[in-house]
Amino acid sequence: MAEVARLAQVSTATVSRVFNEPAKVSDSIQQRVREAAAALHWIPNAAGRALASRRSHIAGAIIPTLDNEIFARQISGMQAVFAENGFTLLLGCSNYDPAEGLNQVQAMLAQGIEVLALVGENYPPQAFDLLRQRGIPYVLTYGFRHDSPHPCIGFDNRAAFRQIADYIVSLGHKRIAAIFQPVDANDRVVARLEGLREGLAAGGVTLRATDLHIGPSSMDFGAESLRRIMASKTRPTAIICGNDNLALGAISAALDLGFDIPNDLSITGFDDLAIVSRIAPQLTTMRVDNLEIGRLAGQQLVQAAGGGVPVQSHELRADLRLRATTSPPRSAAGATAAAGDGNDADDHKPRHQQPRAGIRTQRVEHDLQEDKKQRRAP
Amino acid sequence: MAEVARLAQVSTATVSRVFNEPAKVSDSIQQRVREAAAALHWIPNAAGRALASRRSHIAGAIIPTLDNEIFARQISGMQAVFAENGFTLLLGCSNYDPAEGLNQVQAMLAQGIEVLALVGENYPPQAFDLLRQRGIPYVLTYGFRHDSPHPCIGFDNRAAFRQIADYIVSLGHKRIAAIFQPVDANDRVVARLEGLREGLAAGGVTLRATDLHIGPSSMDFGAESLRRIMASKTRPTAIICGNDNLALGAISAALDLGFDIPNDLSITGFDDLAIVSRIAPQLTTMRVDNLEIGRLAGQQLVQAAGGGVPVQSHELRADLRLRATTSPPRSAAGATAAAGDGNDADDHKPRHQQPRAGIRTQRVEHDLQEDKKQRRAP
DNA sequence: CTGAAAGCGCTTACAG
DNA sequence: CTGAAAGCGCTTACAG
Repeated sequence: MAEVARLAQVSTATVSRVFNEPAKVSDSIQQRVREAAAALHWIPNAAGRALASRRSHIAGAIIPTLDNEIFARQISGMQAVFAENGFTLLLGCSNYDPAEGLNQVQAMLAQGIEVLALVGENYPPQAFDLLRQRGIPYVLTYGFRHDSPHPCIGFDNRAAFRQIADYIVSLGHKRIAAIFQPVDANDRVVARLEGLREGLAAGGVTLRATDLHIGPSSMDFGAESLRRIMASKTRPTAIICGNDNLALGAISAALDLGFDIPNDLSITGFDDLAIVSRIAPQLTTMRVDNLEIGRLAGQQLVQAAGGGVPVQSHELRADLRLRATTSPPRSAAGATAAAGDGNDADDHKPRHQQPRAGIRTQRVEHDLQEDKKQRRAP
Repeated sequence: MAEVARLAQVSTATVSRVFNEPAKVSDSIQQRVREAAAALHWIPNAAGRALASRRSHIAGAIIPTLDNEIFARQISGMQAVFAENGFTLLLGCSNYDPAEGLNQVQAMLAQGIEVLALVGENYPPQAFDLLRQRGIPYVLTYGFRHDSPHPCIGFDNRAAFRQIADYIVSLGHKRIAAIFQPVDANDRVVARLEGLREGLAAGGVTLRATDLHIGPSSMDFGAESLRRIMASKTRPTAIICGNDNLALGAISAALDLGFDIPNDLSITGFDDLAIVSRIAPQLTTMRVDNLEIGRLAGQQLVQAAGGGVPVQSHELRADLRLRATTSPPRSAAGATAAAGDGNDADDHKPRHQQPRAGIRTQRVEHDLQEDKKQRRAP
């Protein structure tokens, strides 16, 4: 910077102003300085700048994992907003581990982040203490609770699953099972289960302990759980899954066993992953605009940076997308296996002619929004 | 820091040493300093540290987009390695725009990144000039070329598609079409097309201009292209797609039209996305270990940081995964439509009884590696 | 509109 | 093993 100043025959103060408060510098000098900077390929040093101005222009974001379309999308939206506003994004992954999350928070604080976005509430209290202590604006994304002590931008997981439960109950299902991802250190999943139980209870349905399967959020666990569920004496007529991955696995296993979806069995997911509306049977699920969550979080944080407006919570809607995997149970009474011999766990013979059934993508009328913007890859 | 020093009754130099060169400080003083730091919730300020030490401990990574499983995975691997080594990750997306890529490079340079990972070569030369000028170690990821002027960690796109072409030709296909993503500002796609043409030429097959469809990397474009291709007078018996997304679209459209895959038509993809081995017909495609690319890049850069070892190139293999969407053409002569009336673009009647066919996921023997580590979401 | 100078929070020779 | 002090590259009152 000193060299630039020398070349342009001005002081370093003037060089600084040209790039930070150009209105305060005359045009002729501005030009001279810009030319000098260009000639020397000078790029201001952020460390010096941060130290002097007490502003780092660094924003932090911590998510559980990038191996998930929904979080990647949030980051995508956030990154765009930050980039537009001169912020760079420091990214951290907690891998669903609160302790690792705290580490990331500390590392980011040390790096001088001005603001921070975090997915969910599952961090040690110390993490939030540190943020408050330093006056770092932060926002929790993805989940939203009216009674949250933190500003949050997302949707109400509990209400969303209450809605799914209400819908399934309204269809006439009496016997319902669930396949969920792990609940530990995951406030969102806990809320989903609460909403689910609440909705079922309101409809006079109980979720029995043996009908709730909890495990890895993979298609394989979804499939395995479905096989176990359908091998029981009294089969459910509907299965509510904690997310789309689990639902995809469950569907494929169900079709494999020869069940007719949705007539024999209704299945729901959550997330509306890109693939699920392009596969037959198209999955009934809920959609959350994660790109928008990321954008809103970014905007709020940019505004809050440097002591601006405080961060405001925003509640987004989760939209139920009714598609082809749900319907009323076959008989009004509920076509449970109990109506049959009921004791035959091997009653898995295909009911259709297909030698091997499974989920199938279809050319169907689906929401085309995703394809409007030209996607390119890789 | 001054307060910590005062509380511990030492100089700031000693406080600094406790955290950076603990071996040089006596145990008793170390303890005093650590206690004081803890009591004051002190976290060293990275800007001051970076300014004084000339080391920022910030690593940069620029990818085209996070909306893609493969890049997200690379970042995931890289982030883990960086975190283990005390580096924080600054993430940028170029959206496949070289100019935006240069912006990101400049912003990151200003932030003081010590090292940088970039996907591909499509950046203005100035970007690389800046990096060399400042002696910032960098590495290109994903693509690999033996004759690249830059260190790179990835696979040979050209060789990979040469392999696909060779395989398809070896099956006996004579008439082959292709559906690809845009080639502009994408060296990897260019290389793929070269490899494809090379392989076809070696097998005496020409890729005619009308048989090459280039457009958005979406399922929809894949489907649309397939319909166009199969409406032509002389239909191909095989279609090579630039990636899995396009292939998924093509398959769904083909099944929809009643074609039997692979007997009527072989289709290949690239990427081995999580879903494609769980869908029927399972896609023949190629797999690249993107997590490993990210990890290797991270390791190389960590070692190169602060004037360590220079970054070394690494070539990874792309593995052909032969699955259910490829086979020899139905007849030895190649069952092109030319053998039929040939002039009927409406010859799209379903040949099977399925009212609506499509891709289907299946419970099948597939590579379970992905599921070994418990995945959790959301 | 411009400049001289203090200072942001650390690290690091240098001296002891 | 420890400390005094210079300095990293900027910004920002303050003065003119």
